[in-house]
Amino acid sequence: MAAGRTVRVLNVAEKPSVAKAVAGILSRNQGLRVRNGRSRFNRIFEFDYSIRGQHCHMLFTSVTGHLMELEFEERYRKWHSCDPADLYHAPVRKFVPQDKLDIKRTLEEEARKCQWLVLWLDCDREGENIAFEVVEICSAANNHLNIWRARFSALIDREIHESVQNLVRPNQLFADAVDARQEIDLRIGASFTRFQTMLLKDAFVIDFATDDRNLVLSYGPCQFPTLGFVVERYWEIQAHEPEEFWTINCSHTLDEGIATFNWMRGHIFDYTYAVIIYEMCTLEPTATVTKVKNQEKLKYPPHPLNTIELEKRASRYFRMSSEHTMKVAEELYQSGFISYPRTETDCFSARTDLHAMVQEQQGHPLWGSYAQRLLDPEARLWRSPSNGGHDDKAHPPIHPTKYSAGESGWSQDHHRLYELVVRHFLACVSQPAIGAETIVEIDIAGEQFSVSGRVILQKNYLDVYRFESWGGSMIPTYSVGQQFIPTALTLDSGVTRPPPLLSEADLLNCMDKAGIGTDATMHDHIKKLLDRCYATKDSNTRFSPTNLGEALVMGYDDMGYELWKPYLRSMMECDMKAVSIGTKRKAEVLETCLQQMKACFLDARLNKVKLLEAMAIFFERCNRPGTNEQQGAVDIVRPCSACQESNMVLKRKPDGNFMVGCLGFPQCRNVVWLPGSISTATVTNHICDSCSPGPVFKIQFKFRRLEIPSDYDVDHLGCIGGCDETLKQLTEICGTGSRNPPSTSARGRGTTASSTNAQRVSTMQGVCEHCRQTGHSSNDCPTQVSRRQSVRPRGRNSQRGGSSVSCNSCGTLCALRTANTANNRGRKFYSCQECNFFVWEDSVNGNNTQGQSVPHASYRRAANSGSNSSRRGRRGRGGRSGASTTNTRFVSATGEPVSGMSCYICGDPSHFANVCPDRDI
DNA sequence: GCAAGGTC
Repeated sequence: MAAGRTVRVLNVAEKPSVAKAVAGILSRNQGLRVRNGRSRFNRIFEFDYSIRGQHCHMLFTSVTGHLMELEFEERYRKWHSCDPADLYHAPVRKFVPQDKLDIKRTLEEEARKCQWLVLWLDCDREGENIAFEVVEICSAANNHLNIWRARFSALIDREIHESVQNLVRPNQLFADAVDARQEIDLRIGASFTRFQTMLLKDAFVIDFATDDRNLVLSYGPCQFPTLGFVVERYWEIQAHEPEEFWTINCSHTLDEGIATFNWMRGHIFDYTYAVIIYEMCTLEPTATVTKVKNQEKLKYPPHPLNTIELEKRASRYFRMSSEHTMKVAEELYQSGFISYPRTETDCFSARTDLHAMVQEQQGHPLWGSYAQRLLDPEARLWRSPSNGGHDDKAHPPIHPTKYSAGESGWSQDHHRLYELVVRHFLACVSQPAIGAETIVEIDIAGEQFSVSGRVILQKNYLDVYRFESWGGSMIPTYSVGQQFIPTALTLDSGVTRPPPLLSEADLLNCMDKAGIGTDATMHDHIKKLLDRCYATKDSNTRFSPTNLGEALVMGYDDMGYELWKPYLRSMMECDMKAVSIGTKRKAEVLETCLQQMKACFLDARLNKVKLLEAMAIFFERCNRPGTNEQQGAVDIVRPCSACQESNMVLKRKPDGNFMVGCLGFPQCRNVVWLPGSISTATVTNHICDSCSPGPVFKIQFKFRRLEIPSDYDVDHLGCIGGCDETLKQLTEICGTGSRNPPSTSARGRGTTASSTNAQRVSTMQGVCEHCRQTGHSSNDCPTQVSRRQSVRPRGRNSQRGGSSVSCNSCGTLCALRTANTANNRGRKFYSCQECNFFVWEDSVNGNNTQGQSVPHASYRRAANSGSNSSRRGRRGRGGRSGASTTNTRFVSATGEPVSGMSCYICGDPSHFANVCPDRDI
């Protein structure tokens, strides 16, 4: 760069705000002139500057993101113009869309008058690609341009001045990587979207589509994995079977407070094992303090705010959608109140003047006094912000750029978001909260329990960051070696629960971890799921798939393709990285990826029946005989007795089997699976006079002769309401047409779902699998020890004995088992899995004849009696007189009733939580 | 009518 005459330099930034900021910095606002370009958004700044001794006249303008779009050549644009498979090799072209033509003309006009072009696009791959778009336009207008790239990591004076004095050449590899990504996205997206839309749109009655012609069933490498996260969680919930567990809780009440100790074994799923340990504890209930640990705990403020955190926190704190958050943030940015809202960066540059930003906020009525304290050295509240480890090298973390106590045009959400940005920023430069934590461990009969208590000593950043709290409670003071008798020692039951539906913050988290989308596009992908009717969001910001979303994912899953998983995007991301660092060429990545995806597309098309089958589970076909209305009228079998909202209808599944399912599916999963030997089934007008709730319309069945025993008729007018013995027997003999479980994935199917389905068959009972009798289900078989054995896991440490006793409370037969624990190995006991009865065999006075009455209820009375009795040490037998109270588990051989036991759900001491009527499984 | 990525 030799000095000489003045060089005219065309500088182009990615957005108008950067053009203005950089022009301001370079010109030091001296001699800065502004004029309009052809685009009213992208003005042109002019000033003089010297680059390495070369006197320059600088023209500084901008684009607005990408200048060009990628599209198929005209002949392939119409949906029916070609086979979608052709889109993997159809010619594509880059062009400047209509709304960007003004910017293009400005660039052309200015480029003709300049000698140099300096590219100030964002320093990421997309920015580099946009840089080459600008180069293409400008070079076409002036092919003598000397082309340079400015590399900068923040809009800070020194960075910018250094950058312009150290110009480099643009990086073609970065731009190539984006070219590859664009082409792959377009070809995959367009081909699959056209394929599945044209296949399914007219084949099914997709009833929520208001205008059928506009229905597009889109596929995209970001939107589908996003949908996949939603569906996968939904399936996980559907597949969850509650499992009962047991835990021992210990509490100790003193004047100075209550300590609730947790059993350090946590949850035990083996009932017998838990009971044996509990028995040991109640026999030797003295607690000995084994450890007291006092320590200081710090709760650190969050990292500086980036886009994803802003979206997640606005969703958590205000239930704002990510899309709305970005809209409001954009408006706050445009009006100058916050910094650029699309940033990955969560660390401040060392050169940022953080104090000046805090000073701006000193006058605010809510957080102004906190800002003043922050700036006061004596308050010792200031702390350098932490580094979250992300830096996009283009934008700082989101922070306030202008003080405001609220503007007249602001909505409530503008106020909320501005407050979040300011409070978050003030929190970042604050000391962590300090707490004193105490952990106490005790030993009862060899079992360890622990409790922790916490008091906050200094709130520090929590004073300003009102969105976070730090829970904790005071506990009494203990010392090592101290002994006490617990106020309550209870054996409590609970059930495992499925995880919740994904919240918007969860979904953003999943996408972030899997690399789906960018900080600027994640909210768009989420919105797309809603717009395409693939998912819904409830008032609690939790997402459920719609029937359509679930069917699409199910269809591809059945094909064996993981197109709904994030792996495809991850693979593409790896390839892009390889292109950008030069280890792979763009052409090579394009060829390999598109070849694979085309093979996948062709295979998916061959297996389209899987998509059709999945859709048929949820939607009526369009091309069936008769009109939808007529068909729907004759299909109704009965009102659903489970949800009491929808009707149950007769359906034939794609595999030919029949079922009667609730139209409220998937909210209501009530279903009656019918024998697999049915060839035809037609709902009649005959109403069953014994089944309720009615009317229950009888179904005319025709069975396949060779698939049923010879003494049954092939024609049968049957009822699915529960009264039809013939149907029950044929169901048992022939099996049902319930869905076969796949070998992979938790989809509410598999072995889990088979039993789930069994539980859902509520309207018709088959033949008992234990005694082969009708009239009761296998779950209710009187020959079985407990009705609930199928739900509750069998004890690993016990085995069934040969004899049993029954109680005078619930009448359940209780199996004789053998304990296998260290202290009681080989000892026999009876346990009832229905009402918590437990008794050692040797305390039943040697009489273990089946049918003997054992008083379950005596435990309950013992539990109610003498709440202080356990503290008084062992004494004479208490509890119920007359009956052999020694047989009960809580009035043990010493006769000591244990106090404080009650249901942890409703507090009633007459039962345990596992049989609580209020229990919500 | 299709993707995802910029940006206003």
